[in-house]
Formats: sequence, C-alpha cells, structure tokens
Amino acid sequence: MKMTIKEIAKLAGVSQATVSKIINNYDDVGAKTKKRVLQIMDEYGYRPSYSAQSLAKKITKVIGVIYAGKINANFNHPFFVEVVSSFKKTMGSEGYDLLFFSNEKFHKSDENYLARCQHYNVDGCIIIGGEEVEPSIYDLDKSEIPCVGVDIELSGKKSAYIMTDNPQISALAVEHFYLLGQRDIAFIGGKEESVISKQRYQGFIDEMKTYGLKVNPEWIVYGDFFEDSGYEKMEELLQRPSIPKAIFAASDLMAMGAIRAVKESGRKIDDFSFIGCDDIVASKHIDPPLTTVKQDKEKIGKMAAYILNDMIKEKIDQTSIKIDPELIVRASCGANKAG
Amino acid sequence: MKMTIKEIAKLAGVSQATVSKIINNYDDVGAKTKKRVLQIMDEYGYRPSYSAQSLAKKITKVIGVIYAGKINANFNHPFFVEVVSSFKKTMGSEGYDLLFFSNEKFHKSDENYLARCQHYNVDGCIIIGGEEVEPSIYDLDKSEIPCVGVDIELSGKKSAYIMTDNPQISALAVEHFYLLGQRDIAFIGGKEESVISKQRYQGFIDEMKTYGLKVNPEWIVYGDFFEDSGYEKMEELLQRPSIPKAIFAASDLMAMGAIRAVKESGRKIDDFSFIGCDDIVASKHIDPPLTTVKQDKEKIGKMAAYILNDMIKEKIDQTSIKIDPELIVRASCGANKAG
DNA sequence: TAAGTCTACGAAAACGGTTTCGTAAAAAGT
DNA sequence: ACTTTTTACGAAACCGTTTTCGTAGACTTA
Repeated sequence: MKMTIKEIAKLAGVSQATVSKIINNYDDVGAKTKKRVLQIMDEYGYRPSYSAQSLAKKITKVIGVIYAGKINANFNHPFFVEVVSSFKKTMGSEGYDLLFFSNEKFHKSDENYLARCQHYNVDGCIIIGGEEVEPSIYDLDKSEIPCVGVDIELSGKKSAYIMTDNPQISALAVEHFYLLGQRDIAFIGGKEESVISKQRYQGFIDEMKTYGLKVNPEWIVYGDFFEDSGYEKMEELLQRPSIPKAIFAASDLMAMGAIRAVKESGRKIDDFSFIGCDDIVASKHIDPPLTTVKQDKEKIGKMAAYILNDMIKEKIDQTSIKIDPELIVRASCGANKAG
Repeated sequence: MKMTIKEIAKLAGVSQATVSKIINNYDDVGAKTKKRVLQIMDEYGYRPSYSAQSLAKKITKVIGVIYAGKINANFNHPFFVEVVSSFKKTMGSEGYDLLFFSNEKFHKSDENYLARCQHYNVDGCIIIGGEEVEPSIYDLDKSEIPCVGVDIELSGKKSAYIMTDNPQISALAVEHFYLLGQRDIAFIGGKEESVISKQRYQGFIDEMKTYGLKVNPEWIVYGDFFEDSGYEKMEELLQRPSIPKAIFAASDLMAMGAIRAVKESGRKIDDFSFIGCDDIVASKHIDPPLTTVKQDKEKIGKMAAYILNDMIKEKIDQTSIKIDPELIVRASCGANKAG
C-alpha cells in the first residue's frame, strides 16, 4: 500500500520533519536515526509524492516539450526526433523528465501553452518550431518561464533559441550546384510561414545573386518538410514550361519525395540533380544516395539543453546560437550530370 | 503575478470553495456568481496549480512513457517513433499529456520505474519494449498502475500488451522467399534477448520447416534493430564459408545496413535478396526499394491508447492483442534473382 | 401559514509534503 | 563546574486545491 511520510515517521518513532529532512539530505539529523528511517522507508517501499513535493517546494524537475505548430506534425519528423532525443539525453542526466504536451486539447478548450506550463509549473520548456507557430506560443515566450527554441525565434527575456545557420545552408547548396555547372536551380522550401523557410529562401536568393544566377519565381515552391509534399511539389515543377535540372529541397524527406516524383514521371533520374537538407539516416541509402546539407542534430539538442539549464539556474539569459551546417557530398548530383 | 484560488475568491467576494466548484463544474453555484468569478479569473489569468490539484484529487491526467531498455535507444527508432506518435495523438484527445522518463537517472541512483511512476502518480503508463528489459520494469508491471506494453509481454493484473504477430512476420518473409525460389535464407534478428526477436526467430524456424528448408545456424545472427548493426552482421555473413543469398532482417534499418554492406563489399547487389520489417518511410526510396513486412504502427499506437484508457477506467484488464503484419513487395528480391 | 424542498454558498478538514524556528541535551571551552 | 556552542530533533505553519457537510434563506406545497 501507499505509505505517507506521516506513517513512516510513526513507524520510525520520529517526526515528519525528520523524515523529510532525510529525504532532502539535510545535515541536522543523527546517523543512527537516519539509518533506521532509511531502512524503514526501504522496507515499505516508500516514495514521496511528486505532487506534494512540488507543491511545497516550488520546483518540478520537469521540462515541457512543445511543438509550436498547429498540428503537432513535427513530433515524428526525423530531424526533430534526433534533436529531441539528444536534448532528452542531456536533460536526463541533469535529473529532468520531459513532459510532452498534446496539442489536441486545443480543439476542445481555450487553453494555451502558457497556461499549460503554469499549470504544470514546469521548470522550463523547449519549443520546437519549423511550422507556422500557434500564436499562444508567444505568450509563453514573454513569460517568466525559461524557454529555449529550436528553429523558432524567441525574444522574451527568459528565452533563447538555437538553429542551424539557415542562409548558410542554402549557400552551401547553391555553391555546390554552381561549381558542378548547374544553372537551372529550383528551391523546395518547407512550411512557407516558418522562419527557417524564410531564412533559407533568403540565403538561396542571395547566393544565387552572388554567382550571378537568375532565380526563376516559377521554381520556388513550398512543401511541409515531409516526403509527400516533396513529391507533390516536384510534380508541379515538372509541369512548368521550363523544367529545372537542379533541385534544392529544404529537407531530405522532401528531396526523397522529389526523387520519387521524377522517377514515377518516367524521366531519367540522372538528368536531375538533388540536394537535400538534414542528413537523416536514410539519406545515404536512397537511390541515388543523397547529397545533402547536414545539420548537427546531436549538437543542437545538447546545446539547447545546456542553454536551458543555465537559464533555469539564472546563469544566462537571452542568447541565440547558430550552428554551422556541413555539405555532405554523395551521388545525387554527380559531376557528370551537369551541363 | 501568479494568482491563487484564495486571492480570486477574495476579489470576487466568495469563498475558495465556490471558486473551486466553478473550476470543477459543480452545479451548486449561482449563475451570476459564476459569471463574475469566471470574469475575474480570466482578467487575472488565473490557472489552478497542477500540483495542488493532483494532490487533492488523486488524478494526474499524465501518462508515463517508458523505454524498457537499458539504454533508451528506441526513443529514436522510426518504428517506435511512429507508434508513440499515434499513441500520443489519441491519448491527447482524451486529455492526457505524456511524461517521458529519462533513464539516465539510473546511473546516479537506485531509483526504479515503479518508484518514478508512483512519485509522479501517473494515471497509467506505456512501456516500449524491443530491447533487453530493465528488470525494475516488472515491478511496475505487477503494481496497481495500469500499464500497456508495446513489443513487451506484461503479465500484471493491471497490465496489457500489444504487438504485431511476430511469428507471422517471419512466416510471410520466408514464404515470399520460398515462392521466389530462394533456399539459402539468413536471419538477422534484433536484440537477441527481446521477446520479439525470439518470436520472430521461432516463426522463422517453423516456416522454414514447413517448406522443408534447412536452417543454417551460421546464418542466424543478431543485431540491435539499427542500421549499423545490420551492416556489421551482413559483413559477418559475407565471411562465412557459404554465403546466404536471401536475407531476412528484423527491421528495415538493419536491412538497409545489410544492403550497404554487400554494396561496399563490391558484390553485385542483384545477386542478393532482402526482406526487411516495419515498412518505415524510407524503405520505398532506398536502392533497391525494400520488400518488407509492414507493421501497422498507427494502429498499434491507437490500440495501445484505447486499451490503456479502458484499463484506467477499469473497464477491462489483462488483455493482449496481436496485430496482423502485411507483406509489401518491392524490388529488393526481384523474381529474376532467384535460382 | 406551517412544514418541507431547493438553492447557493461557506467552514474546515483533508491531500502529502517542506521549512523555519525554537529548544533540550550533549559536547566543547575556560 | 559553569558558560557557550553544537547537535539532533519536533511543532507548526504553509504550499494551493478539493470536497464533505452544514445551513440560511427562498420557494413549494397542502
């Protein structure tokens, strides 16, 4: 049965206060008493109640995990899975558990994320961006709760954010295409409303300009980072009066979709060049192996954890960090294809 | 600033009790009073404290998510990501949030999962198997906390579990190979200690027997469900005095690794046939497109949620469910390759 | 109009801990 | 041997809710 601190105290013949002190490692409790109480706690499998504890202390040791989008889609996007996995690992070693908010609730009530965080009294939270952001996120951002954003720009004084250098991502892709002789370059962005899409678009435009390449507005399209959208958008591209030969997709998944589209259209895949973004596990296995701009997901997750920790401990505030991307060359735009 | 129920009560000129009743939709509170209090709560952005609430009621509306393995690896395995994603969605619509336990804590203390669940007083939990299971899981299993297992057999009276019909998975694979004329079939299992590996192995053996095929013990190897292990195990297989021509891998990721291994060995990929398991997103894109035994991840997650819900509401107990697998034929064992 | 029902609300006891502060006894200092 | 310090512990207030039960007054009913 479920023991309470009171019962343990009685069994041990001490006061609640003493038991509590033992739980919390106070040093004003005698060695033999401590041993005896510990032994009793163990024997009865006593565990302090989290609710009671976090009510009394004002600390929860829980971090809220929030997918900023309206549809929670990114929960299973490989990029975010890896980022969150890394984040979880390092937060875990700091003693935090992760609370994933379901945004299905929004359909039934007027609750918002700030309310949820306050309700649970989380010590801090991580906000996953990459989509059009649910407006209530910004209330959270402005609040007193430490927040770290990934792929979303936060500006509150208890907020920080981290993302790969997005313009740089596009620059790397465009440069690679350029050096390979490609001139007809298309851009398949992610969710158009997201910051990262805008930044990647801007980086794309700028780098094209740098190389004196002209960007064809008909070749700028937007998906949602997932495979299906890459397929659809590539289909559209293939309908254009003039068809691009080099495709930069803002995610590997979309690049995979795009490749599938040209294959299914019956065209020769070798007539096209593809560069993706993320470098997910599958990218090296697909046909053709995908050249991509790698994001350091492990590092992003780890850094996010460090930042959040420091913010919770009030050691820092309001930072923003950019991580360098890296071009991974595989076979999806073999040099021989250009011209 | 953070309001409490007491302050709201004072502002509204009513008692705490009345405010509480409004929060909890009691019907013994007057309409005008209710309106007034509601308006004040809204104005001050009042949110009841989760800790206080769950201390007073005995309900948390939180589900614990536990990866049974010692290393938490499955957190980012595509199969489990999709299962959990589906689970999350349907639990979310029932008003539950998900608490992911970090098992890093184990390195620092003697805490176990039951303790954690009791500590947080979760309403129920989902346990993700597929690995060698951390022993304390079974204490949880035997406890009063409703548990649903995925790919792990639970036996407590408040426990249930769900998994794909594993022997059937192997049977489908072996049959397909057989009908294609393959006779030299190897088996790359997942974590050898896991139930699902054992069941798939058994299914493999049995079906081989059914077709009068002899199983070569040298061709039975075990990885860990991830890509690297598939690569390594295939490398080993390629060292054998006699080399198998058909490989059934217990996960698509391992199949991908195996394919990579034969490619890198310089052998012709078309001389080998591969069947994977799971049907993850990438499988259709790889080279060659992977024939695989699909697991219905969406359904597994959803069913797990339904079961858990029913158990929490004490409508059922101790069920176990098997989901049918489905063979998805692609190009990785083209009929022309057999012989 | 007296008695019985409702309605709307509040007092107060939980829920299971933490933490401040006070103090008796033991140890140390002189 | 007497004061001072330290050690080990407990009383009690508090954290923010929920929930039972009691009751004053308004409303019905006969």
